[in-house]
Amino acid sequence: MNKNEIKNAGLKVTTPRLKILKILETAKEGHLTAEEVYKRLCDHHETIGLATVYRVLTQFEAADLVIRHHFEGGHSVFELAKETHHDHLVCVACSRVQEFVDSTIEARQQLVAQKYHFTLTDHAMVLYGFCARCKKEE
Amino acid sequence: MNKNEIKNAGLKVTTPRLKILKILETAKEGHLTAEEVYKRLCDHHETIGLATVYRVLTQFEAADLVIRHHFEGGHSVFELAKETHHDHLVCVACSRVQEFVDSTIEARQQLVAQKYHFTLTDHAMVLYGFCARCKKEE
DNA sequence: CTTAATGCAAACCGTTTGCATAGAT
DNA sequence: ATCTATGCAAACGGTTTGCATTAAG
Repeated sequence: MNKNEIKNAGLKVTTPRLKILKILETAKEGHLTAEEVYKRLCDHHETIGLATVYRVLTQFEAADLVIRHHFEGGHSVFELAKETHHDHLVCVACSRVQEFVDSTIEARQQLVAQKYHFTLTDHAMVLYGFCARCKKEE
Repeated sequence: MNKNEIKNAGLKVTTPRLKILKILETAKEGHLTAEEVYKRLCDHHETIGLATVYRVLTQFEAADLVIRHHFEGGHSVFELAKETHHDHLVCVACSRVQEFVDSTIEARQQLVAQKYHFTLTDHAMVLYGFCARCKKEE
């Protein structure tokens, strides 16, 4: 339950944190910017400041409840930390995000890291291009 | 020769553009932020505004003379466009950048794109971790 | 009651832009 | 002479922070 996730993170259970968690859970796109989270809160008639949204998302990130991605174009996107790791395809036209997993790529990354004596902590694998829909419209 | 590269890009051959190109060529690290380029120009006693550095780097990027990468942490880095494509390993402690190429990963990316009907225009593949030196110091 | 969390506005930082001046062709 | 490029300072957009107020434990 959400309350426990927040408690386990060592944070007090407050309305803003609960609402933000719910927004992320119910976002079918999965990936939202802080601004988008903020707008949805407004839509739901919640009065939560943008600063709080950033603060809470950052805390959730620190608690591994949320993952923050820095896609090209300056804005970060946040998604609920799911069980399974995955990477992203991003449409350069409509910004649609498609998740994918490729175990071959994952394995290769480890090999590359070993080759250069790096100990991986994280990686960013983002493919940019036109999605099927936007390709047509070109 | 540098003058021709600039001319071929449809740009006038000016001191700032020549100097910035030289800075990038002589940067052994290869990857510099706009700020770093600016500082080096100052070191060489050139009076070139930071705005010009950004403008020129952006023009060079448009002309495919330079590649801009958006690593995590908000700042972009620029590198001279080399013949060969490559990806990056970045040390999360010292920011050292190691280039690498893995044809298996490259091939797999195309497969993934096909699977989701994307036409790739670009990709970001950055591995983050501790380099050998920083790992020791932990 | 004590301490952490919020809202607001102001600060920040990297980057871009408007405008008058300087420079390239 | 014409038109692009530069420098400066001001604007910008996303994100963070200081501080007084409010709410959680």
